[in-house]
Order: sequence, then structure tokens, then C-alpha cells
Amino acid sequence: MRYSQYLLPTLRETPGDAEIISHQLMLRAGMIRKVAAGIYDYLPLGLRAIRKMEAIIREEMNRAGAIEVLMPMVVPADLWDESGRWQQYGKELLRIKDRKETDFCLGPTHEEVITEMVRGTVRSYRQLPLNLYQIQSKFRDEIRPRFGLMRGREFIMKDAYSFDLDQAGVDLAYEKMYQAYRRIFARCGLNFRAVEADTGNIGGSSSHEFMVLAESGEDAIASCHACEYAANVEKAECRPQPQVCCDEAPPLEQVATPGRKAISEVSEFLGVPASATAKALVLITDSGAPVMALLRGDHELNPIKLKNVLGCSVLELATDEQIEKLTGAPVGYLGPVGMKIRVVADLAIQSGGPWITGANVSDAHFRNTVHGRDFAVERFADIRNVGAGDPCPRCADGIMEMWRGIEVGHVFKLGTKYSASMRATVLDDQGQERTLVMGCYGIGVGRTVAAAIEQNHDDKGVIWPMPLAPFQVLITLLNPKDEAVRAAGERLYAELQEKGIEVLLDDRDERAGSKFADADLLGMPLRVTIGSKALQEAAVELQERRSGARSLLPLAEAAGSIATQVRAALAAGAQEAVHG
RNA sequence: CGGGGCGUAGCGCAGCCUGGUAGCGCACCUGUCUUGGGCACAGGGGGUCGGAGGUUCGAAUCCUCUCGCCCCGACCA
Repeated sequence: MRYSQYLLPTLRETPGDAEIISHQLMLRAGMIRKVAAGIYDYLPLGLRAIRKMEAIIREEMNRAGAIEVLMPMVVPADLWDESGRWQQYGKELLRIKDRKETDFCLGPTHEEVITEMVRGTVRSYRQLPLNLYQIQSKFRDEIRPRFGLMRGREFIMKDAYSFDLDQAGVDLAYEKMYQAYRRIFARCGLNFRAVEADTGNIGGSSSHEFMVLAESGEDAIASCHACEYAANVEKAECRPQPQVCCDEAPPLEQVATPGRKAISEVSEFLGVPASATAKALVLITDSGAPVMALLRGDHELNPIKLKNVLGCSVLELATDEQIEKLTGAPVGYLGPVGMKIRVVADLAIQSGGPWITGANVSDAHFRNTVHGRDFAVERFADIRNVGAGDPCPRCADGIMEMWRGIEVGHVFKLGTKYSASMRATVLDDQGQERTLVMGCYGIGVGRTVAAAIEQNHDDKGVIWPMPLAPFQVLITLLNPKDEAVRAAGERLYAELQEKGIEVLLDDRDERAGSKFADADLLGMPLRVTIGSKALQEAAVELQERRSGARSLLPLAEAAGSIATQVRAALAAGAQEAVHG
């Protein structure tokens, strides 16, 4: 491609509303343009990167035995009624009507459609197993789209759905997808972790998320430094500690703590560490029932764990008014002693103590609070977030490390949630009707490209990993009006294309400085600079974007040498995928 | 949906408080010049100041209402 004839509007200045680096660089490098909140144009360069990503996904999905299909983006409400999600899904589902006033939605995910497809086409166990995937634009009317392609409302997703006769079948399908995902992200040159995840509202049993490690990541993940254990903090377990309390604790004692409400104030005032205190939070479940969660002062509540313990789907912090009405105690001095509402306490409360707790009256706390003796707990459970330095729940001496991650992929065992409600069945070898067991597997295509930029850039611009680079090579003609320069550039351009290398030829009549700045910004892995000086020696200059390393190549050998380097870089990614 | 902020040329912004000719930088067009890290000079095009009402002789500026967008909190690829 000739730059002078391409549509590649680079921006010198950073658009004001772009927060994270990948968003800024994608705008500046002319890859995307915002059309509305969370809705983007993919300009030619951005589309090329997206297509690279899609090609890798297709190869690996096909290798794993999945089959590509394409489902409609506009989905009739009837299907969503069948699964019950027309009611459940909430405002994220963009609902529309056609001219006959029939309800439709823009598909945010396609379990219903694929289940309908399969139940209408698959009758026998002999047609199984089946894994169908598509790469398609989805629409979710997110409350708060942000970060460019990282969290758009319209976004390109690869979604796959597996169908099996039984649990063993879906276990195998899941394992295949898990391995395919490892290969996909490894081939992209990404530093990622596969972590155990909460299954959330979609339901189902096992679930792993594929997280690209990045400071800007919206998810917190925990991993063991010693063993393989890694999980989203939403899910990461805390190892129960041995009981260390409290045979000899002195009796409960009320102490004055005037105006000290926050844990930090109380612990400072009483001269004890926050870990010697217990904090009480009041929450309201979806049925309107109040519950007190009791945690060590320096620990954080994990609302998802608590939801799972309580078996509810909504859990909200009570307002100050609600708290005082429900407990009769002032906010800031809450404690479990004599509490009327049910108390669920974290395991750390069970193993430790005695505790400093609120006295349920203004300006006072209790010392030496011991569970069982001074207060009752309905249930002890793991309801807190793991923290850095906590012991690993799986191995003997591991300790947990914390990371930020961008969720680029998610694999799920769905079970029969959709196949049962939508009656997707086949006959087994006994002639018995069996409900299909499903799995679903998603990859955010645009998000993965954005994540790759988060992980591969410097202060000048993008540094593309070879497998995702929109062009593998950029040739910069320093002075395109110089006949010798132009001739050499055209020759190399033609030779490289002949060898199947993707080349962008910067033939613009611009100053060298502008072209170099754009070259850094665009970030193609290999850059060839052709200027009159080196040409006098019949040489061109090759520069590697990532390292900045430069070398002179004889013009006659340049194409061969560059093509070899491109192939080596691509092969290295694939190699990584096999062993990674 | 709550809280905060912003809408002025393609992009980044000033002007608004204290009403009176709509401005700056970059980008764009023409010419001369220049060409190894965003060159110089000269000339030029482009804005119903998000929209609608109102106040006023006069509104980008003051008031009301709207729409859009961004940032901080609960969902997800």
C-alpha cells in the first residue's frame, strides 16, 4: 500500500477524551474514530489489525475442530422469551421494534440463536459433538462505555458454543477451547494468565477468564507465586487459618471512642492494628432482607462470595437510614454483639480474636469481643477478597500476588440452561431423548487488539507484535522526489510484496521528521529507510521498532533478508503457542 | 442510574466571570523554499459558538429547558 493513496489520518495531538494509552494511540494512529459513545469506525489500519486477530482466531478455532457460522445481529424477542432472558437481561439489551411493532433486540450474545439453530438441525447423538462459532459485531448498551475499543457498546466478538450429549463431552470440549485460547493469545505475543472465574449471571459451572496483564486492566486477579493457582479476585479463595482464639480472653469491656467511626480512626485511637478490629457492614438482599457481614478490619468484603453464600442475586449496601432503623445502632459503631439481624462472618473472624467491635451505641466500642461467647454468628464463610501476601489456598507454601488484567476471553460450561428451556434435545443410542449439554466461549476481538497495544508501546507510539501488525514492514522514502531513492523504494516494495510481505510505502512528500514521527507512532515491526546517502553505497537502512536496532542492508539482498526476518517473527509466535 | 465536568473550525484550546468585530496553535489549500527526526516565508479557505426558548437595542457570554459527550461508583468480551 502506498501511504500517499491510503486513508491514514494520524493525529499529532492526543484527543482530550482518551484516557488509556491504547485508546489514545488507536485514535492518533488513525485506526479508529468515534461515531457515538462506545461506537467506532474502524479505519483501514485498524481494520487490518482486527482482521489479523480474526485470522489467528479462525485458524486456532478450526484447528480445534470448531465450525464457523454467522448468526443474525437482529434477533426476535420470541427466542429471548423462551430462555427467559427477555425479562431478565435488563437495559443492556437494546430492544427495537420492526414496522409491524414486533419486538426484536440487537444480539449481545447468541446462546438463544445458536440453540434454536441446533435444535432445528441436530436430531441424533451421531451428529455430536458440535462446536459452532462466529465472528460478529455484538451490541450491549453498556451503562458506561469507555476506553475506546476496550469497552464499547458495539464490539466485535468471537463467540463459540459447544453441544454434547453428556458432562464428559462438554468437559472435553471445554478443555479443547481452553487450549485453543492459550494458543491464540500466545500467538499474539501477549503476556496473559488463564484464571478461574465466577460464573456470574450467565450461569453454569466451570469458568476461566483469559486475562492480559496490564496496569489499566479493569479486573483484579490473584495468582500463587509457587503453584498454578490463579483466579479473579471475585472468585479467588482464602485459605482458612488455624484457630488461635480465645480460651483465656478477658471479659468484654466497653471503651469510649468519641467520634471514632472509621476502622483507621478506631485502631489509631486505641493503639491497635486494624487487623485486631472487626468491621460490620449491613447489606440488603433482593428479597429486602438485611444481613450483617462481619470482617476483619483490614479485610475487604467480596460481595460476589457473599451473594453466593446467601443465594441471592442482588446485594446492596444499606443506606445510613436503613442501618439505624434495622439495627437500632448508629452508623460507625455497629457490632455483632446483641445484633438482631442475621450475621454472616468471614472465616478470619472465626479463627482469630478477641476483637475490637462497635458497641452499637454512639461513641463506644467493645474490647475482647469473642465469637460464641459474646455474640452469635449464623454462619462463617469465606466472604472476603484475597490480598497480596495471603497464603495460597491450593499449595503449602505459596503466597498470593495481585495483578491487574484485561479480560480478553472467557470459557464457560453452561450445562443445560438454554438447551432445557428451549428444548434442544437429541436421541441417544438407546433411542432416549437427551437434553444437550452446552459450553460457550468468547473472545473480544477489538479488546484483544487494544490489550496488545496496552502491552506493546512506548512514549512514541505502538510497537506491534508481528502477528497483529497491520503491515509487517514500513518503507520510508526520505526524499521521494529523488529519482534514485524512489526507484530503490519501488524495487524493494515490489520485491517484498512478491514474497508475500505486507508493506506500507511512505511515498508522501513530507519532511523526514514527520515521516519518522508517524513511523514511530504507527509502530510497524520493521522499518526500512531509504535515503540518498546510504544509496550511494547501494544500501538501505533497516530498523527494528521494538529495540531501535539499526543495520545497513545491501539493496540487492534487502527483500530476502527482511522476508526472512518477518517469517522468523511469525514462527516464533506460533512456537510460543505450542509450548506456552 | 446517582455524583462531578465539558460542548466555540478536522484536532487541541482561549474568549464567558464583567454582553458590543469569534480568536490562537496544529491540520488543510496556493506559491516560493526546504528535505536523516514534526522546516521557513507569503497568501488563503473553513465556525448558524450542541439545540430550543427567554432577558436585552444587542447574547458564544446572563436565565430556563433540552440533547450530546467525558470522568468517578454497581455489569461484561
